[in-house]
Amino acid sequence: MSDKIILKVKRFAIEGRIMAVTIKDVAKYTGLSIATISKYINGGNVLEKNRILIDDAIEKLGFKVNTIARGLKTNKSMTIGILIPTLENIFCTSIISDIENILIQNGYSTIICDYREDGKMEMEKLDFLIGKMVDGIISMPLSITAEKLNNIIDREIPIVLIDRPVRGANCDTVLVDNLNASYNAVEQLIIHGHKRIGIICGPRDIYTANERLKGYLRVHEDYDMQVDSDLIKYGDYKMESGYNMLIDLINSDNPPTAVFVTNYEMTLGAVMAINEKNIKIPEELSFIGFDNLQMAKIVKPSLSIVVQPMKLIAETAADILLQRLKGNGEKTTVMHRLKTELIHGDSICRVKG
Amino acid sequence: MSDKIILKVKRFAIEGRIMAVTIKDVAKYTGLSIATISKYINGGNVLEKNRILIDDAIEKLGFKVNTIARGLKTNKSMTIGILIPTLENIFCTSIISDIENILIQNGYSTIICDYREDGKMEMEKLDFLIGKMVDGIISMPLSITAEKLNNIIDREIPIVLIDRPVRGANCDTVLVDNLNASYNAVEQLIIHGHKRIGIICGPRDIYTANERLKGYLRVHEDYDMQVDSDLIKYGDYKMESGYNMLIDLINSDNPPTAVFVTNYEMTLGAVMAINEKNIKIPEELSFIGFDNLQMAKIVKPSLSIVVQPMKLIAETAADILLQRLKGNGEKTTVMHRLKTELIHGDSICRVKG
DNA sequence: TTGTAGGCGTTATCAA
DNA sequence: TTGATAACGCCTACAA
Repeated sequence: MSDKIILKVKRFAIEGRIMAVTIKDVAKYTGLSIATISKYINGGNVLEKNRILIDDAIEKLGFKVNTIARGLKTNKSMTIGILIPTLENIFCTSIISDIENILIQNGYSTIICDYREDGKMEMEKLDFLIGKMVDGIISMPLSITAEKLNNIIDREIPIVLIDRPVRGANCDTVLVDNLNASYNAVEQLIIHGHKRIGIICGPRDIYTANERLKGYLRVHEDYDMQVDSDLIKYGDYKMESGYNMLIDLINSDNPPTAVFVTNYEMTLGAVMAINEKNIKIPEELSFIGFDNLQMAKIVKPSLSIVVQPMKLIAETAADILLQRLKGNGEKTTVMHRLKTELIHGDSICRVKG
Repeated sequence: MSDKIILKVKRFAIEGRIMAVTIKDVAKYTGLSIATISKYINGGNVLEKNRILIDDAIEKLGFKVNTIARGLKTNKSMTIGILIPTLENIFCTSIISDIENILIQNGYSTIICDYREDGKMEMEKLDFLIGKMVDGIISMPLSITAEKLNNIIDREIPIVLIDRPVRGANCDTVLVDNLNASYNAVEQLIIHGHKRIGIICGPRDIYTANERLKGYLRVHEDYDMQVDSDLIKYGDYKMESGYNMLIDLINSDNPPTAVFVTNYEMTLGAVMAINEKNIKIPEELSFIGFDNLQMAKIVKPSLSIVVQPMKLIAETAADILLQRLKGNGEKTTVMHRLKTELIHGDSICRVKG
C-alpha cells in the first residue's frame, strides 16, 4: 500500500528519525496538489470524492497542520501569551487558569510564562512571547516600561494588563480598587474602636502595595487619627516578611491592638507568627488578612479577609482581549477598577477601655 | 539616513502595520548578504569591520531573530513543553516553577499548559505542544496512553513523566515512593497505639492515590491489624471532599481515633472540618496530613505531615530531560523513585485505654 | 474545482 | 570570508 511506502520514506528520511507528516505527504498520498489539500484544510470546497480521499489520507497518515509554519505565513498563531510574576502565588495562578479556560473556548491556546518577580526576566519573557508570535498578551507587570508595551501594541499585538497599571501604556487594564479595599478594611478596625492599627505593606515600588497603604493613610485622615509610622511595616509580599513584620509589631514598645496584612503570603506568615507566639485572636489582637478565602476558613478563629474578585478579573481581562483580537475594541483604552469584598470572620473585636 | 528609510518602508509596508525587522533588513542596511548576517548571528566569523557594521545595524533596527522561522528550518525550538493537571495546585506549580528555572539556565524556554484534570484536554494540549515544536516534554499525566507517548518519543521528542508513571511508556519517570510514604505515616499512628485509623484517599484511578492506599493496607497487614472498610474514604483530591470525608468519618458509628489525609487540598478541607466541629487535635483525633509545609505550620497545633521533595523532583526531571536533549541519555529509561519525609508536628497522640 | 508558483524568515550548501 | 540559492511547511493569488 502506498501509505506504507510514504511512512517508510518518512521513517528513514533522516537516519531513522521519524519526520512529521506534511501536506505534501497528504498530497502525494491522494494524488492531489498541495494547494488543494491546504484549501480543504482551511475550509475550502473540494469534490466529494476528493474530500473522502483527503480525510482518509489525513487519518491514515496522522497528518497534523504545523501551526508554526502556518503562523509564519499568516502572521497569526492563535495563541495568547500570559506573563505573570510567579507561579507560586495562588492569586496569579487562579486568575490565569480562568483566563486560559475562556481563551480556549474561543479557539486560542496560551503560553504561560512567569518571570520570577525579576524585571530583567520580565523583559526577556516578553520578547520570548513576541518571538512565539502570540496574537495578544495578558500581563501582570512589574517593571516593564510603557515604551516597551506601546512598541508591542504598535505592532498590533493587543495587551491587557491585570492587577497593576503601567503609566503611559496605551493598553486596557483590569485591576481592583486597592485603595478603597484597604480603606474599608482599616475602617472596620477603626469602627471597632481601634486607635493603634498596624499595617504590613508590600514593597514600596509595587503599585498595589502603594494603593493599599494609601487607603490606610486616607482613612486615618478621614477619621482625624494620627498615623504612627512605627505601625507601618514594609514587607516584600512574601510569607517570611509577614511573619517577621508581625513579630516586629507586637514586640514594639507600643504595640498595635489591630493589624491589617495586605497580601496573601504575608497573611500566612503573620498567622504563623501569631500561632507561634500564642497570641489570642481577637482578644489580644484584631486581625484582617488579604486574599484567599480558603485559608481564612481553616485558621481558627476564622479570619476577616479582603477578597479580590479573581474570577471576574479573569473574565474581564479575557473578554477585553478577545474583543481587541476581533478588532471590535473601543478606540480608547479602558481601565476596569473592580471592587473587592470584605469577608467578616471572627478576628476582629471591640477594643477595651 | 538609510535606517530611517528602512523603518519607514517597514512602517507603511502593509497599511500602517509595523512589521518585524528581518535579516533581510539588516542585510540591506549593511550592504552585506542575508547569508552573511545569518552566519554571524549563529556564531560564524566575519571581518571585524563587518562585525561592527552588523552589530550596529542590529542595534539600530532593533532586529530580533524570528524563532519561529528558525525553528521551521532547524526543527528545534529551544522550548520545552510542560503539561500539568492544574495550575491551582501548589504541588504542581511549585515543581514546574523550579523546573522552568533550571531549563532557562540551560537556554531553554518553556510553554506551560494545564489540562484542567481533563483527559481529553490532556490529549489536545499535548498535540498543541507538539505543534509548537517543543524539543522535549515534562508531563504529569492523567489518562494519556503509552501508545501516544511512545509515538512522540519515536519522533525523538524526549518525555519525562513526573509524579505518575504510564505503564508501557518508553520514557523516564520521576516520582516519589508513595506507598512507603503512606506506610510510614500510618505506621506512626499504629505505633502510637491507634487501632482504628481512617484514611482519606484520592480517586481510585489516579496512581498516587492507589499507591497511598496500598501503603495503608500493607502496614495494617504487617501489623496484623484488620482493615475496616468503613474507615477508607475516597475523595477526589479536592478540598471539599477532604472536608466531607472527614465529617463522614467522625460522624460514623464507630469513628477512628486517627486520620491520615493523602493530599494537600484534602488536608486543607479536613482541617476546615476539624475547626468547624471543634475537634481537639490531637486529644480527640490524631492527624497526619500531606504536602505543603507552610500550611502545616500555620495550623495550630502544628500538623504532622508527609512532605514530598518537590525541589528534588524538579531538579531530577529537568536534569534527565537535558541529558536526553543532549543525546547523553542512557539507552534505557529510568524510574526515579524519591523518598518522602514525615515531618513530626503535634497532631499525634498516644491513644488512651 | 484544481494546480502552479511565489513567498513568509531562517538556515545550510556550495561556489566564488 | 562572502553570497546565491535551495530548502523548511504552509498559504494564497492567479491561472488552468
